[in-house]
Amino acid sequence: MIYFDWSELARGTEEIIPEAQVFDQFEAAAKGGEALTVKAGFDPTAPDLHLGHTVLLNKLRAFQDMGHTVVFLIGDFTGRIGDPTGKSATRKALSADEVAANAATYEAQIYKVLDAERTRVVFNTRWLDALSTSEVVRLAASHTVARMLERDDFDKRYRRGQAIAIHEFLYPLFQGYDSVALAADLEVGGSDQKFNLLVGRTLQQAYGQTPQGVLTMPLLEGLDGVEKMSKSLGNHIGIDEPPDEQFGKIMSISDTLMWRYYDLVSSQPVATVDQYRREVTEGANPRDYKLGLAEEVVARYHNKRASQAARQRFHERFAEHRFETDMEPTYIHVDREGLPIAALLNQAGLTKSNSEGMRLIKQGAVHVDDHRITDSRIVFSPSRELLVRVGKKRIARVVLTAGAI
RNA sequence: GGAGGGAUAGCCAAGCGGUCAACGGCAGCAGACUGUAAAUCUGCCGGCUCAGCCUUCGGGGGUUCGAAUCCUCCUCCCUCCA
Repeated sequence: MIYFDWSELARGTEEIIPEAQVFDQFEAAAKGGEALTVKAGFDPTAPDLHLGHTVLLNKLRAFQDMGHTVVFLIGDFTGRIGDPTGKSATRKALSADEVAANAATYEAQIYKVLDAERTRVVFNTRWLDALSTSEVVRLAASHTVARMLERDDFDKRYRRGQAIAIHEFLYPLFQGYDSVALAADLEVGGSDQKFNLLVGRTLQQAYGQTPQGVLTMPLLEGLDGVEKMSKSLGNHIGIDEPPDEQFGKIMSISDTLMWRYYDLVSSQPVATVDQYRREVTEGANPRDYKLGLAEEVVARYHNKRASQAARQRFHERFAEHRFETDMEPTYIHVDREGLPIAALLNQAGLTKSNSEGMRLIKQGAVHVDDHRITDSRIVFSPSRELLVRVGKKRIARVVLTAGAI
């Protein structure tokens, strides 16, 4: 059963190109009862999915719910080139085994969002490896350098006098060819992919197909609220992370960023989110809505029970300032001279260097058994277990021993 | 083949002989406050036996009382001309 829901289809999108065509296409599909092919490409590396990826996955899921088929393309060929969008240069080719392993990891994760019944996973080496040189030339002939330079990042780099390697021009062409090989009706991607997706249209036309529709989603900002979410920047929330981590990280995003997350990662209906927005504008505490969002995310990637427990622990920790203290103690050997506090912190793994410890002591961040340490020269001798804390998040149990370890 | 530009702490980016452990922005950390790990304000943000000392500005060598700053060689990156 295929149905058509334009508001859900268009929800949160950056652009739909060309809007009228896509509208007609999906409306007609619903009438004719014929499922359309929705394509989205993914990198063969980085199999750790995070909330940023789910923006796209959520959209794909929406199409599945409407009855269409999603082609989950793993770009094992294009991955060797490396999309020039970032700074990445040519990547080294992954072995077939590595690709298979990464793909397995994908499959283990994507079905937390996608419907396995309506998902087809494909690899683009299948047709790109088979492409003859003359076919590559034909592809290359389909676009001019000027056209390539329309792409924003190419244009910028060119103007700034930064290098652009020839093979980087091939990337969009190959990605576009994927759409030809799949006879895609619609391609969904991040807004940074716009140019590549449009190349797909042009190529399909050149190969006598109906050009695919293009739908772009905004890039989700990471925890810092500035850079886009990515594992390498360390500002991500992984869907496999433990409940407490996920919960805490969502609570740490700014009030402003929260709305972005509501739009792009929450599955609350648009009307509900608008309602929340109004309530906050009228004076409701944004914290409560952030708690709700955190709970939704944890429930989705773990379960309801875990999300409630995470919420409870969050409350204990930050509202009541009770700390999680049931970790394994660290044993540290102390010799005759005793152990200076800064060294203690360092060896307990709470600080990166003694200097950092010294600074934190000066800032009043260090507590031992709930007493603030103000004297950086204090020295510890062997003792029973101590509870050592730096700031609100770093905490350790420490046992100072006299004998050899 | 020729000409030129560049390499600075997690990132971006100043500095062009001393006052530089190195302006500024972002990210990070801490304290205060609070409505949360939000917002705001303040401090920190190489290392150490920490009010003092030590090692840093692509790498080596040199000039100088003194260099991130000048010279030289090397490595890497980029642009332009052919």
